[in-house]
This record gives sequence, structure tokens and C-alpha cells, in this order.
Amino acid sequence: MQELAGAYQAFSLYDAEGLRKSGSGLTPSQARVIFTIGGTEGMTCKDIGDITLITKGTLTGVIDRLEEKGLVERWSVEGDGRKTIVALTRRGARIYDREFPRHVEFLKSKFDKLGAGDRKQATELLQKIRGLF
Amino acid sequence: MQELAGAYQAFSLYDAEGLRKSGSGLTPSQARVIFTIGGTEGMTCKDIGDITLITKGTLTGVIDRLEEKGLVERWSVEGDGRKTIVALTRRGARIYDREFPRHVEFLKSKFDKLGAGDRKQATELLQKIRGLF
DNA sequence: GAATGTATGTTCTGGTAAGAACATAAAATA
DNA sequence: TATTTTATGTTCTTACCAGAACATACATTC
Repeated sequence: MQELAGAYQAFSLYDAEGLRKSGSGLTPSQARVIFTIGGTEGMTCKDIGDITLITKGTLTGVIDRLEEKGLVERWSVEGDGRKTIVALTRRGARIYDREFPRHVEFLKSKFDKLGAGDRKQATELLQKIRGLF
Repeated sequence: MQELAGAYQAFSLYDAEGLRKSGSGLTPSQARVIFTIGGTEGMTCKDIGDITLITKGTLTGVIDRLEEKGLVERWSVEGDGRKTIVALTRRGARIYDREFPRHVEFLKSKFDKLGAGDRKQATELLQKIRGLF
């Protein structure tokens, strides 16, 4: 229980460090959004929130900042005036193409050290733990 | 890797909910500090940060708010002018005595559902994961 | 088809969060 | 001992975080 927080914290710091050093200028939350909508035609805020686990109130601000940077754009869905589509701009797509594989590799190189058996076990246990709550 | 974030997130929401419903008025970070220095004669900010994993810049603010609420007090160490001791006031100690066992039980009741074997495995794996970074 | 309920997104608030710059104090070393 | 290095804590900045209140818009129910 202390271990869960410690492991997440360590991962999270490493994750943030990798993004910082990449020079992309993306924060962890911004990267999660970019990496989520990359390769799609755009997604609603609801769906982005469900995947990234960022609550809607927070997500508005994260997307605001990505929009200011010119990495994403928003438009509303015709047919359902409640929904907003968020999609990468051309610039956002370039960042995604460059940073996504790089960052995945950056993380993978660490998790690979765990060994296939441990990785499988960890995945199962973490899913169980999540299911507890 | 997604699983780690998901499990931590779920735990963390449950943890926060328990504190909120307890009526203690403690935020998760504030509770971590109270639960850390409870039962001691006071600790330095450095040591509190090492245990709670709260960075020093953040910790100052958390302790400020606890001090405003009258739950902790600060004084400087004679002999080493850099250090500050943070300790529970009488009111803080009352909160600690009431909330700490209650909250531990609140969390334990969930983790107990995991079974002893899984708990042991999870602990080991999470320590390994932490050690990766 | 009007009243009620649900879904989606924004805004607002209080409180972290990490990192950088700073101030001070102690320790190490030249 | 004077200088440099390290330790500790505060302050500042930017961003995130969850939850609550809000505004719209769609869906239900009668």
C-alpha cells in the first residue's frame, strides 16, 4: 500500500524526466492526451478522459494549453451539440510521430528489465488491485 | 505500466474518499504528514519528506495549512539552525489518535480481500518496480 | 410535446505537485 | 581561518488535480 505509492511515484518521476529531456515541452498530462488522440481522427473529451484518467474539469485546462501551443484543435460535433472533438493539428501530429515511439521505447527499456514472468504477474496483480476499489 | 497508474489512481481516490467522509477535514497529503509524525516527539521537514515522498517545496505549504488549523507546530533546532522540527499539537494528537487507526482499518479492509499470497507477491513486485527507476 | 432527467463540457475553488531560485547555516577543505 | 561545498527550508512559478456548481443539449417519460 506504501509500496504502490512508491512504485507509482518512481515511475512517474522517470516518465516526467524523459519528457522533460526530450525537449518536446510536453508535460506528462499533455503527453498522455497527445499520445491518446494520435493516430485517430479526433476524440471527444469524454473518451479522452476515460482513457487518460484525467477528470473532465482538469482536462479542459490541459487541452486549453495544448490548443494555445497549436498542437490540437477543437470543434463541436454536428448532431450532438454537447460533444467536442479534439484532434491533433499538423504540428501536433509531427510531435506525436516523433515523441510517441521515442517515449514508449524510453519506458519499455526499463520495464523490460523486469522479465516476462514478473511483467505478466505485475499486470494481473495491478488489475486485481484496481478492481478492489 | 498503464496498469500501475490505474491501480494507484483507484487506490488514491478511495483513500481520499475515506478521509473526506471521516469529517476530519484532512486532505490526503495533510493526513500523510499527521500519520507520519504521530507518535513521535516531532520530526524535521527533511525526514517527513523522505517518508511521505512529498518534495520540500510542497511540504512547506502542507505544513503551513496544518499549522493554521492548529494541528502542528514548528520550532527550530538548537544546535543546527537549518533544521525545523514539526510536531503535533494536543489537538493534532487527538486527530491522530482518532483518525489513524480508523483510516488504516478502512484501507486494510480492502487490501485484505486480496489474499495473503497476492499481497506478498504484490509487495515484492512493486518493490522491484520501484527499484527499476 | 412539456416536464423531468441524464450527458457533456466549462468554470471556479482549494490544495497539491515538481522544479528552480533563493537565503541561511553547517561542514569540508585549501 | 577564509573559501568553498553541502544541507535545510522557504518562496515563486507553472501546471495539475478532484469536486462542485454551472450551462447547454440531448433523452425519457408521461
